[in-house]
Amino acid sequence: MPELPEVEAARRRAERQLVGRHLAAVSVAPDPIVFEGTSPRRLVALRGREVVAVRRRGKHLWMELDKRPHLLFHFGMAGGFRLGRAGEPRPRFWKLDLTAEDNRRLVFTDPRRLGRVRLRRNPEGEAPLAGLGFDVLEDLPPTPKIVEIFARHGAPVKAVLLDQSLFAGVGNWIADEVLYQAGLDPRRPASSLSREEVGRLRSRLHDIVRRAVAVDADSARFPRTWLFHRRWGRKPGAHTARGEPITFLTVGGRTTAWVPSRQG
DNA sequence: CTCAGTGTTCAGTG
DNA sequence: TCACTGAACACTGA
Repeated sequence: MPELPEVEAARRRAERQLVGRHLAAVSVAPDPIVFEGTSPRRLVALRGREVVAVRRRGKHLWMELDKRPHLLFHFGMAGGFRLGRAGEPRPRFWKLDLTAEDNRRLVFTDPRRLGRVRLRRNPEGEAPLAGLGFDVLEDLPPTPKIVEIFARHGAPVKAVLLDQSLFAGVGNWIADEVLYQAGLDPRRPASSLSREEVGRLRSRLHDIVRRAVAVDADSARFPRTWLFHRRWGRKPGAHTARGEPITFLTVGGRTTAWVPSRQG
């Protein structure tokens, strides 16, 4: 479940679970893909560190420890944190198992292994965080700046929204939701949008991300009018809550839910 | 058995 | 070199 709101929800849960506590136990599943550029030995050596903060930028999240390096996570398509207590059975697909001194526990799981766990001395100054654009929750720029960005790109506006070096944190469902609510065709070249259209897009993006974060990414609490509830599964005959038919196509290499009657 | 999939990266194209 | 596209990655579940 990892677009910005889901990662932010995970950040908050991790913060409550671990900040201000020392890591009493660290277990590492053997996995040369998910653990990129590090080793079980270096990870196990995090035992004894205090978790000082849990931070996020775009879809990346990291635990700031009392001593470097810090511990960086990316959830890929299916990664996430499971919270629990020491002694409980390990969840399926576990990769990294952290237990605090007071027995609170956080386990990183990733069934598809597209997620990554890395160690970084200066997370924000190095790859992959250094290559990210502005965080769309914390640092969404004003409309003129976005107009300027779009002017440089002839790719479909949806593909540009998904570009993490520009709009860090936007994922497939957020991009579709924004374009649906702003009434814009996802295939339109970004550079073809008028200033007014960009203003609409910006305002919808701001609102959607804030609302999703406000309910801890619990989709059952997303507004009923959101396309989100209707976009999954590519079902023929799908329609919005207002009865508008949904069409599915591929834009920017991703499944795209599009409502022609509103996004012509 | 086949295929799609809330993400990222890299090779290939023009 | 740049902008862009599409396949690959790895695995589950429908």
